[in-house]
Amino acid sequence: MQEHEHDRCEEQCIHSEVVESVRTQMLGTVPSEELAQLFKVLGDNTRIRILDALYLSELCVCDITALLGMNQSAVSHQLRVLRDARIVKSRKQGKNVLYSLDDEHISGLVRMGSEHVRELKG
Amino acid sequence: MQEHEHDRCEEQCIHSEVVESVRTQMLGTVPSEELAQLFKVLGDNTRIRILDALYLSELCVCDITALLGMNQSAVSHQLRVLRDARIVKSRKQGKNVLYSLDDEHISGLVRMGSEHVRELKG
DNA sequence: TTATCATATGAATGATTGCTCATGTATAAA
DNA sequence: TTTATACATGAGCAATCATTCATATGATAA
Repeated sequence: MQEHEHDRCEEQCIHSEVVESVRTQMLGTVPSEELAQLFKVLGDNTRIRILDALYLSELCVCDITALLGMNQSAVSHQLRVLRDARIVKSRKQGKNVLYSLDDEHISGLVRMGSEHVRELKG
Repeated sequence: MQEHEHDRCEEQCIHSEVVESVRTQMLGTVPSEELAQLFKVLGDNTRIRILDALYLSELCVCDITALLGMNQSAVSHQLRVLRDARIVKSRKQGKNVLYSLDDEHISGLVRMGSEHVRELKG
């Protein structure tokens, strides 16, 4: 069971074979950061509620505001975060701006996350 | 197109029918918060890298520490967050503590998130 | 044009969070 | 028992973030 093949004095217990094997297969820095960023955007209750609503119907800002019972500025700020992450898209219609989900992966993620949450309870 | 059916002086533009329909179908407060909490835990690059590594193999803390090139305390703190969220589980083996993913939904979420990230590029 | 409505945005603030440092605990070897 | 190793954890700090307030933009109606 010859361990400790590293001369570097960083760590001592390292199980070299497994570690090296895992290292070669791990995500690169950029994909990993992008993935974390995506989940970070999904990781806020206000934004989840917005996505949940948009999953059911395209909606204008004031409707979302009414649904969440929050002030309009807070909603607009969060919509901006979702837009920047390309999770939602918007289109103008008269004085209103209508928002909707940008692609089907997002609803898939929300659905799959819900399943996980449900399983933890049951 | 009779709008403005609310007497409440909160908002003015509300499209009542859609809003009421969406309201009845939205997630409850608790599931919504739990879902956001799950994504919040996934929304950090260090934790994503840990999960990515554990998806490939069960690993002890010092191996994860070596893989990420971070100090052991930081890794332990993040493992605690993942454990509390029941995303990873641990078992003792001698002096080591071996960590692994707690269920298959998590790897599904990571895989689905990766797809979304890939699509944004292509 | 002027007034009004729907939305966006910058600045300020309080809360949350990730990391480091120091230390504690538990296991195993000497 | 003593010593070393693997991991956990509390406190402190700097950075990030969600919300509010005030204001700006842009479109419609009068």
